[in-house]
Amino acid sequence: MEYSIGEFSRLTNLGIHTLRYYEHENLITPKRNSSNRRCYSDKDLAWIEFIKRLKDTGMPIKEIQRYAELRTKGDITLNERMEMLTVHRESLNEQIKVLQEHMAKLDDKIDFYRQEIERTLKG
Amino acid sequence: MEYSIGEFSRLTNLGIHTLRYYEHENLITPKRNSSNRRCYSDKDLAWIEFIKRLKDTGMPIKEIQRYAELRTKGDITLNERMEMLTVHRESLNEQIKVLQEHMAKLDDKIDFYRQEIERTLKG
DNA sequence: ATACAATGTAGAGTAAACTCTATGTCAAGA
DNA sequence: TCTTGACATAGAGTTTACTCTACATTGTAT
Repeated sequence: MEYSIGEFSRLTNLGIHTLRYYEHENLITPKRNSSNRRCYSDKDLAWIEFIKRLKDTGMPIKEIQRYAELRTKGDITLNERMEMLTVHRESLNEQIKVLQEHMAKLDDKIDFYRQEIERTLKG
Repeated sequence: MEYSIGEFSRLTNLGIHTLRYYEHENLITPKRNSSNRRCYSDKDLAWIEFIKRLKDTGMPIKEIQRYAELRTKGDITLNERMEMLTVHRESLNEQIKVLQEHMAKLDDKIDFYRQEIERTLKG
């Protein structure tokens, strides 16, 4: 299947402007038809979903750019790409750990509030 | 203990400019000495650590501002503050869940790379 | 044939959260 | 007394990641 930018925007939940911006930043390079309109493929769809995943886990555009660049170079960059993902995996692991710690502290705080509120009701 | 802005900056790992910015945004209001210099207290320290926690868990400055505003109003706002924290707790829980899903997918991808690399080495 | 909706490019504008600059004050040491 | 160095304010500048505007083309329905 091929999709116009409008269709692709709906499929990916990314605005048309954002898609063009991503292309400008060389994250994705859809084919063009005879009238210069963008033709996104299912491969583009899978790729953009992966881009979203990297973004949602805190990878900056610049780094995704680097990954995309490697991707266009084909199999010779497999090692380097895996290395990037492995490093990113570690950061993600750390992020989760930190958030869990924050969660524990937040729970403490909420408990404290619960007690305070009870106290002020009684007092 | 009381701290100058320079000392407080070192203690909190926040830049002097950032501390002044936070004050400008009414997140924190340190006392001033006779020469108008800021005097941060240990209470300010605990408070700024909590601000950092809220920030690190994705709460925008605007919302922290709101929380800070309630805090200055004292005990009558305890309920409202606890409500904010409870809502935020939910968002944090969701964040962790999403990151864990991303982690699983990322692991799949890394596994795939491992296989691909092995394949290209053999072929 | 014509209207109009979707698409194209280039470049300006926005929002959040800092970060830095210019300029001035003030206390303490040489 | 003079000179630093830390601090003060006001306001400009930066970065990231969009988001929007202006204006030109193109494809499709009437």
